[in-house]
Amino acid sequence: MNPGKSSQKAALAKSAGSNLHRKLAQSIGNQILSGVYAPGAILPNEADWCRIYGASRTTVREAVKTLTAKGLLKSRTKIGSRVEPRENWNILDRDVLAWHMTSMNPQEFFSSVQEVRKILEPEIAALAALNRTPQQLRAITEAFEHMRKAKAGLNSVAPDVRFHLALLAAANNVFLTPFGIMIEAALTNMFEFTSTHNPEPDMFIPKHEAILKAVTRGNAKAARKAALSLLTDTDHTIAGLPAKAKKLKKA
Amino acid sequence: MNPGKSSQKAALAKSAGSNLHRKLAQSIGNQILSGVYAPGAILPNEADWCRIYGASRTTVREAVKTLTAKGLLKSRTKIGSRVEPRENWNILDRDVLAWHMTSMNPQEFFSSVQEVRKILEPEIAALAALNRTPQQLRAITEAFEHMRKAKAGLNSVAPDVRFHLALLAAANNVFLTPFGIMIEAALTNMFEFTSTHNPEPDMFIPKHEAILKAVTRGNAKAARKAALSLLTDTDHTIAGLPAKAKKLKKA
DNA sequence: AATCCTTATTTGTATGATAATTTGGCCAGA
DNA sequence: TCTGGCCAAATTATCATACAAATAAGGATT
Repeated sequence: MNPGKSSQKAALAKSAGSNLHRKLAQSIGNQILSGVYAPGAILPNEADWCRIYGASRTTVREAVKTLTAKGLLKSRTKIGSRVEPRENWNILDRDVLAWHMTSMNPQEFFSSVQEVRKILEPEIAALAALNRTPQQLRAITEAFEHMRKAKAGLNSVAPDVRFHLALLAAANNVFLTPFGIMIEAALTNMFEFTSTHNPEPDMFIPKHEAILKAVTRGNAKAARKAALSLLTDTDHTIAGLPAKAKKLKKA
Repeated sequence: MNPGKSSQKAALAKSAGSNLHRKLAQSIGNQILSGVYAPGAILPNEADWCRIYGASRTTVREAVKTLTAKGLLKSRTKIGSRVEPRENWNILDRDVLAWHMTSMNPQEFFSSVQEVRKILEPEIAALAALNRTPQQLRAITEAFEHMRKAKAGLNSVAPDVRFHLALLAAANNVFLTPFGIMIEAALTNMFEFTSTHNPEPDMFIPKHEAILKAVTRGNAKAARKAALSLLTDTDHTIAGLPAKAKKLKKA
């Protein structure tokens, strides 16, 4: 291994996950998502990355293959690796979303997310009311009970996420499941804000309960309405945030 | 390279793309999506794959990294590679969707897709009406003109896809873009059916035109309505299909 | 000016060796 | 018998090196 490249390797140390190729993928992925390498740009070649990170070509190539599989890159002989256009990026991939969020304006993130949530989650709730299996209903119910017990605070985030994911699963449509990643990221990061600013954290419990009851009764219309109502409240909570944005943590 | 493994390697030859690691990824990916290896199952280890495909470990590992990056696998030392639960699969990844479709009932595919399209596309059209840039409007318009010129037939598929993707892009929300893959796959494969059975192929043109006009005028409500109307027609076309399912082609 | 050929660059594949991780069993001691 | 820790084996992780294949770019030839 080539010593004397401590600057780049120090940045690597922060990246979690013990695998070196994973760290490289994270580092390069972050650079792409943050715009250091724009779509269409040619990345440093494999030999360069080896020098930069002090890693073997095998490892570098595995990192590149990871990014290629996520739609960020495409490699061609004699050309090198070129950054793909944004519409090819698998933004609903857990890693890609995390990288995206580290270099994104939180305001913009929440507004985009809420826009999509308001489109999808009411319909997800409606579908869940119609298509849920008994087992899926039980999962939703359990998540809600945990939410209620935890009340507000850090402990309520995990059950909250579980509630929404269980609802999503109960919709029983494969093409909706990818949104779980986005919902999870949204709720987890929202806590960073709402926990301190939300004047009435417990008001969310009845809203969730309304969804649960509608889904239990199989009332799609009521489920849709309840889900939308919850999201509208969430909107207001977000709108009450201070303008200066904290830095988002990754999912 | 080890000769005498012609059976597995023959299956590989069919896979497009000149890269060997890509072919391996496709082959293994197809096996996972088709249920040969179910979620939770341990895959053959790297040495096994080497024997099976007659490839080097380097290549096998790159294929495995590709699948890991798409959420299909997770590797751990001493354990091997385990198939991840379905909710972690990046189903909106181009490759994963293609693998999924080769082993999926077309009826089920279209019904799932249409369910999601009816949720999203009206809202996408509405957002496009509100958020489109002049350039994006031009892209939509051009796609429509090409559709009109091509009339029905094979040539109309590409502009049709472009129209819907341009609309999607004009919605200007990153978290919606992943659906482009799904829409593209749906429209492309739908042609296999509608081209022969649709009694009035040209009736789709006015429907698309209605969307275009609404988006041009910036009328979100009208755009929403027109998009939904088009999708309802598509539903009817699909419903008129013969019950016996043809085999889907990959995206 | 156009065509072909050569060369250089970069990714793709193979091989073999060593490191790191962690399961599972073995063994010692309480 | 139970408990704890230690050892060994299996598997992925990383490295180093070499050669193959593809192809862009430039040069030679007509």
